[in-house]
Formats: sequence, C-alpha cells, structure tokens
Amino acid sequence: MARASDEDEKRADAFFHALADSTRRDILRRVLAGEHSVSALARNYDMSFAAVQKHVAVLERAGLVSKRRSGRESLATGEVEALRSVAPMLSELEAVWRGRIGRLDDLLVESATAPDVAGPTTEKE
Amino acid sequence: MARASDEDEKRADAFFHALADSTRRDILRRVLAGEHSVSALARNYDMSFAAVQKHVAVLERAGLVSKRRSGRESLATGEVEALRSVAPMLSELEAVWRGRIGRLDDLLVESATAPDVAGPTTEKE
DNA sequence: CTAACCTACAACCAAATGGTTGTAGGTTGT
DNA sequence: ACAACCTACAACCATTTGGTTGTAGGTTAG
Repeated sequence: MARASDEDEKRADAFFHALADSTRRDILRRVLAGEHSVSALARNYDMSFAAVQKHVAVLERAGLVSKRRSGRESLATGEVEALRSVAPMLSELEAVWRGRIGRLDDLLVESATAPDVAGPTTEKE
Repeated sequence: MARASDEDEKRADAFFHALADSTRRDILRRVLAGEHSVSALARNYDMSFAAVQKHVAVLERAGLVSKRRSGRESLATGEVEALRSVAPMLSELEAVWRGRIGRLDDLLVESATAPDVAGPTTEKE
C-alpha cells in the first residue's frame, strides 16, 4: 500500500477538470437539483446536443453524475457523495498550510487513509 | 444574461483548472508549507525548469500562489485564503442538491452573497 | 570582471479540449 | 408502418495545454 495515491491523483484530476468549466458546473447544478435527460439539458445551452453530451460524459467519467436509461432517453443525476469527496482534498491542502502535516512525503499516504482532517475550527489568529 | 457572476465563473474556471493537475497540486502543497524558489521547486520534478515555471504561473493566475522577489530568486507562497474560497463553491452545489436553492437562476447571486450554507445537521435519511 | 545562477519569455511541437456535423440505432406516438 | 425523437459515437477542426529548447537579463560569488 505504498502509493495508493496514484489512483487518487487521477481521480482528483478528473474531479477538478470536470469542475473547471462553467457549462459543466451549470449542468451539475441542474442534475443535482433533479434528474434531467441529456436533450433536456442541451436545450439550455447555445451549443449542439453532441457538445452537451460530451460535457455530461466528462462529468460522468469523474463520477459526479450517473445516468439511468428510461425508454429512449437517459436521465442524468448528480452524485452528491462524489461531490463531497472533493472537500477533503482541499482540507488536506489547508492542513499542510496549518503545518499539521510536516513531512511532504507522508501526506500522500495521509490523504489516502485519513479522509477527515478534523476541525471545522478554522479560526486563524 | 450576464449576471454578476461572470467574473466569478472565470475565477472558478481558473481555480479548478489550476487544481486539475497533480504536479500543480504537489507544488501547491509545498508552497503552502513554506516559501520556495521556483528553481528549488523545479528540482523535485522530472521536467524542465520552464515547465515548472509555467505550472507556478498557472497557480499564480488562479491566485493560489503569490511570488515575492528576493535577490535573484523569486519565492512562491501558497495563498490559503484563495484556497478557502473554493470550498463555498462546492457547498453551493451541495446546497442545490439539498434543495435549499429552488431557483437555478438565483443561485449564482446566492453564491456571491452567502458563503456559508450552515446546517451541521447534514443527516439525510 | 567573470562565471555561475535564477528567472522570464519566446518559439516550437504533440496531444488534449471543446466545439462542429454526420451517421446510425433504439423508442415512442399516430 | 412511419415519422419524430433521443441517444451514441465517429470524424473533423481550431484552440489550448503541457512539454521542450533557446535566448536574454538581472544577481550573487570568487
């Protein structure tokens, strides 16, 4: 279990990349609020159906949305658990800043085994 | 359209894009732990100095690191406040899922004015 | 002064992104 | 059956990204 983080790093890449586009974030908002078919989503944007389809695919690859087939349309839903798994990554970075993780070489292992860095007590000075 | 969030959207793009690369995340960890010169950072990676320089530039454009000139070297520091500003974006999305924001058109304004979504009682079912 | 060092930036290149159109197959309604 | 609709995917294109090398200028050490 030396470097279990190789997978995690790729997952982080996918997460942040998926979120790094305003159209995708907007799609994510909509499917988090409720199920939507791809074509229904596509009607909201000034681009082709295929383009929106690709954006949904990016979100799906990142695990942020899942699709369910219902007849001729596929309904996309936002995966809030996946979304929640992003926050610990940021918390880990904050923990580094806070000095709670001294050894930089260890923190990769830390991030894999300790999803919680404790402390919403984010008061600083 | 062109809500007040046009700026925010671009900033979010920059944030998430900057974080969507494992080398950049690693650089960010190091500069969050303490100041490092660009060349000192570069020695840690199997790529050219210029490549690392570009990565630092991406982080800098996103506001996640700042540089200070000290003699012939420029020292990079992680900006933890900028890092913290990412979390509310995720919270906003979670709030959408929670159903706390009904109108999708309004949430952009919400995200600008309400950084905190409160609610420690996040128990669902 | 000179050499070594650190940074900045331009030019270039392969690969990935984000968009398009087109084609094909499954589903629904009349 | 047939038309309309939804989806999936391939092919293609312009732009961006992530890397390289090279060049030039400022800074420190000898």
